[in-house]
Amino acid sequence: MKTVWEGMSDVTRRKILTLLRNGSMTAGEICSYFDSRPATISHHLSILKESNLVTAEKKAQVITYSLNVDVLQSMIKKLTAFINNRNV
Amino acid sequence: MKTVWEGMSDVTRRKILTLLRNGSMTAGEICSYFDSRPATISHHLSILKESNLVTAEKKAQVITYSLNVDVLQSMIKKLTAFINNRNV
DNA sequence: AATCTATTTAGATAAAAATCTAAATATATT
DNA sequence: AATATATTTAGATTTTTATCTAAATAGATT
Repeated sequence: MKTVWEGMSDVTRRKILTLLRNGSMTAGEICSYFDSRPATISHHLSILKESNLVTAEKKAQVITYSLNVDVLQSMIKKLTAFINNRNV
Repeated sequence: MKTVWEGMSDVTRRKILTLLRNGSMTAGEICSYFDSRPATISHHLSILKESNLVTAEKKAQVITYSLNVDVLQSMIKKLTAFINNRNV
């Protein structure tokens, strides 16, 4: 497992999250938006998965990735709590 | 200049921000909470400064660092907007 | 069954980030 | 003026992360 901060720390990964904001996509579709090799994008997807920022669902040979809004929402909560000097 | 995500991506830097939440501190005071060398902490502080997560004020030979809450607040706004599919 | 397509895993290499040591700067004190 | 203190900068080294190539897996199609 990885922290959400690790997940967010790379530009490519942040771009992937932005893509997924408009709806789920297969690994292949996501790849088509980048110049990197499939293996590289797959690696980024696994980090996003480990930090719970996305979920993956396999159907036939295709794996569909979706944004996990819950984690972003709890991130907002934690940041808000942080600013208010409390712990959550 | 660095993104707030780069600033947040390292554990030591996140710990520094947590320390500063309870009030401003000098570089030396911050150092006392870590095992790393002063030069290392100084490097982290410069990244936090570049990502605007902290501000620095020099008085005599001492430099005092403070948390910049504004950036955290605008981070929350951006995340919220992101979830709601808008751009800020 | 052989082949194709989508995606991942393994392992190597390259690039970036963290850490260290040593030296520099700036101010305060003796 | 010399020395001590606080912090940073420069440069080298170590560690981590990103990327690549090649091969593996799994399901679909011919």
